Amino acid sequence: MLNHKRPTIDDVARLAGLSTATVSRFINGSAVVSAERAAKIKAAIQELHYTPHLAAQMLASNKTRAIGLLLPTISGAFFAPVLRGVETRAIEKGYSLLVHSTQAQAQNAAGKGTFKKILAEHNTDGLLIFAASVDATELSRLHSIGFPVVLLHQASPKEFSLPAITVENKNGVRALIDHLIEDHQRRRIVQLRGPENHDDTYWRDLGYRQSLEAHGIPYEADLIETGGFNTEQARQAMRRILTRGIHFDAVFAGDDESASGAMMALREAGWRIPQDAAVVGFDDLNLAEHLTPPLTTVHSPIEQVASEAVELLVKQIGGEAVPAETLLPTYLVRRNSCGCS
Amino acid sequence: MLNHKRPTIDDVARLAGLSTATVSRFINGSAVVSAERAAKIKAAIQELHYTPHLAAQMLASNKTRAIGLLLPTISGAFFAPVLRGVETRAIEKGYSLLVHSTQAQAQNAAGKGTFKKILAEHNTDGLLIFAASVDATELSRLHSIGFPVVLLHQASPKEFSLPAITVENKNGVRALIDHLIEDHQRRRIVQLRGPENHDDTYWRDLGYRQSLEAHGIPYEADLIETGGFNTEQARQAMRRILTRGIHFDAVFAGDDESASGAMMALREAGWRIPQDAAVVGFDDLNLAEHLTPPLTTVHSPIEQVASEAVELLVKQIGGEAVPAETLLPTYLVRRNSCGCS
DNA sequence: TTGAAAGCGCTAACAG
DNA sequence: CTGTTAGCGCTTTCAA
Repeated sequence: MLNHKRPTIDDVARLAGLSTATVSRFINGSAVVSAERAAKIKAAIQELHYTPHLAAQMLASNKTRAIGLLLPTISGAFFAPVLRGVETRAIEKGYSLLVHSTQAQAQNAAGKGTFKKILAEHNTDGLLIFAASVDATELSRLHSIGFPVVLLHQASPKEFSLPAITVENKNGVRALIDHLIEDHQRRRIVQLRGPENHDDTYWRDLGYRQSLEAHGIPYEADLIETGGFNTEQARQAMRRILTRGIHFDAVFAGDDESASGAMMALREAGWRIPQDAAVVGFDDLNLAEHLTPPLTTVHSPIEQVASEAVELLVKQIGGEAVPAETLLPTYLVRRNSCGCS
Repeated sequence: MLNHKRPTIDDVARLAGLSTATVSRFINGSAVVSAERAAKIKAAIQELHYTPHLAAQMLASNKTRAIGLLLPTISGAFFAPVLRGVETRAIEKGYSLLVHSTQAQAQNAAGKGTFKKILAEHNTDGLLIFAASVDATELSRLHSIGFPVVLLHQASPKEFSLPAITVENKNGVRALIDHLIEDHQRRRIVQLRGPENHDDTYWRDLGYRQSLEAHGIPYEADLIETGGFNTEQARQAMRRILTRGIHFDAVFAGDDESASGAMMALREAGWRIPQDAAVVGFDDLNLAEHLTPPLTTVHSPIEQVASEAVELLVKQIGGEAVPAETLLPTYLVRRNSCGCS
C-alpha cells in the first residue's frame, strides 16, 4: 500500500555511521550517548523521517506503550471530561489510549458463545477500569497476574487490593443537603438514587442520610426512587414520585444529568423550580449552569480524577508503588435551582 | 510483572504435535486445516489459554489490526453515537480502536515545538477522519502514501479523492423548512449556522436557502447568526438575535444541541415555544425528544454513518475499491416544537 | 560509551 | 494439506 518502505533503525544507524544499538539507546534514553553522536543520530532521524515501528518495539521490549480505558458506555455528558482527562495525560506520558465500552461488547457478544477480552494484558500495559465496566472475576484475574490496574469511581474489592481513585461523594452530598435544610428550610427531600452496586450511589446516599439525621429529619422510603444517573430514567423516576401524590419540597437528583431529567418531569407537571421544589445535582458538568434555573450542585473534579488515574497507572507500569486509595475533594456550587439568588 | 510467561504459538504447536505454521493457519483462517488437527489445535489453545501476541503478529504481518478515529473533540452528545457506531463495527471486524481528539492534542502541543502524529500509518491500518480534525496538508500526505482513510461528515478535497461519507443535509433541511413554511405559515425563520468550513454547515444553509427561494421568501442576513453546533454558543447567538429586536417566528438552530441552547435563550426572554417562535434542529439526538417541547428535527443516521465508515475503511485495508462518496438519507421528525401537536 | 549478535512471537514463502 | 525456515524491526545482554 505504501510507496516507499519506511526507514528502519538500521537505515538511521547506517546514515549516522553508528550501530543500531547506539541509535536505540539514544531513542529510548536508556543509556547515555555522546553528544557528538547524538547529534548525528538526530540529524539522520530527521533526514529519513524515521519513526520507530511500534510493533517491533513492543515485541522486543515486551511493552505495548498503550493503556486501556474500560467504560460501561461512552454516552452521556459525564464521560466527556473523563475521556478528555485520560487522553490528555496519556499522550503526555507517551502512551496511546485504547477505549472500550463494555456495553457495546455485551450487545455484540450476545448470540456468540465467545467472550473475547478486547482490552487486557495482551494489548495494553495497564488498564483504567471505570465503575460497572468489568465483573469481579476479571478484576480478580487481573490482580492475580499482577497486571497494572486503576479503578475509577469504584472501590477495590475486599478480597484483594487494587488502587482506586474517586471523589469525596459523602461530604459533598452532606454539604449539599445541609444547604437545602439550613439555608432553604427544606425538609422533605426526594432522592433519586444512582444505579445499585455503584459506589458513588452508596456514598451519596450516606451523605444524604447523615445530613437528614443531623437535622433530626427521618429517612422516608417514599421519597426515594432510582434515577440511575441518567436523564431519561430520572425523568421517569420523578414522574413516579409525582404520581404518588406525596408532599416534598426538594429533589436531590443523584447527579446533574438526573437533575436535568427531574426538572423536565417537574416542569411537565407544572411545578416551579425552586419555588415549589428545589432541585440539586452532583458533578457540576458543563450543562449544570445552563439549565433553567442554573443548577446548584456539587463540583466533582472528574477530569482530574481521570488524569490522576493515568498518573497512578503509569507509575504502576513503571514498577512504582501507588496509594491504594485516592479521594479527590468536592465542593458545593450554589446557583439558583436551590432557591439562592 | 506477570507471574507466568505467556504461552507462545510454539507451545501450542508442541502440545498439538504440529508445526507452528499449521497453528498459525488455523488461527488466521489463512488456509484450510484438516478437521482432526483443527480440533487438536483448538484443544491446545484452550488448555494453554493461549492468545496471540499482537505485537508479534503485527511485526510479522505488517498489519496493526487497529483503526484510528480522529475527532475534533469527544465532548458533546453528538459524538456518543459516532463512537458507539465505530466501536461496535470495529470490534465486529476484529479491529481495535484508537481514538484521538485533535483538540486535546492542540492544547497539549501548544508550547512545545513538536507536532507528533498520535494516530497515523505507524500505529493503525487506516484512519477515520471526522470533519475539522486534521488539516489539508495531513490529508494530502495520507493520500500520497496511499494510506486507507475515510472522511466523515466532510467532503474530499478537490485536489484528490478520499472516500467520504455523510448524510443528506440539504434535502433534510429543505423538508424541515418547507414544513415550517407550508404547515405552520412561518416566514421569518432565523438560522443559527454551524461552524464555518464545516461541510454540514454549507449544505444545511443551502437547504435553508432553497426552501426560502421556492416559497418566494427573501434570504435576510439579519436573521442569520452562528450557533456553532453547540448549546452554549447557540444560546448566545440567540441572545444576539433577540437583542436586534427584529421580528421572527421560527428558528432553525443548525443542530439539536444548538436548538437546546436556542430554546434556553428564548425562554429566558419570555418567549413561548412554539407559539411565539417555532424551534427546529437537526440530527435527532436522544435529547431531542426530551426537550420541552419535544423537538421537531431531521433524523440523521449518525451511528450508521459511523459503522458504515468502518466498513469502507476495512474494505480499503483489504485492498478493495470503495465508492468515493456515500450519502445516507435523512428524514423529517415532527414533534411539537414546530407547532405540530 | 559503544558494537555484535541473539532473540522477542509470529507470518508467509517455499518445498513437499 | 503440512512442515521448514527466513525474516519482520527493535531491544538488550555481553564483550570490548
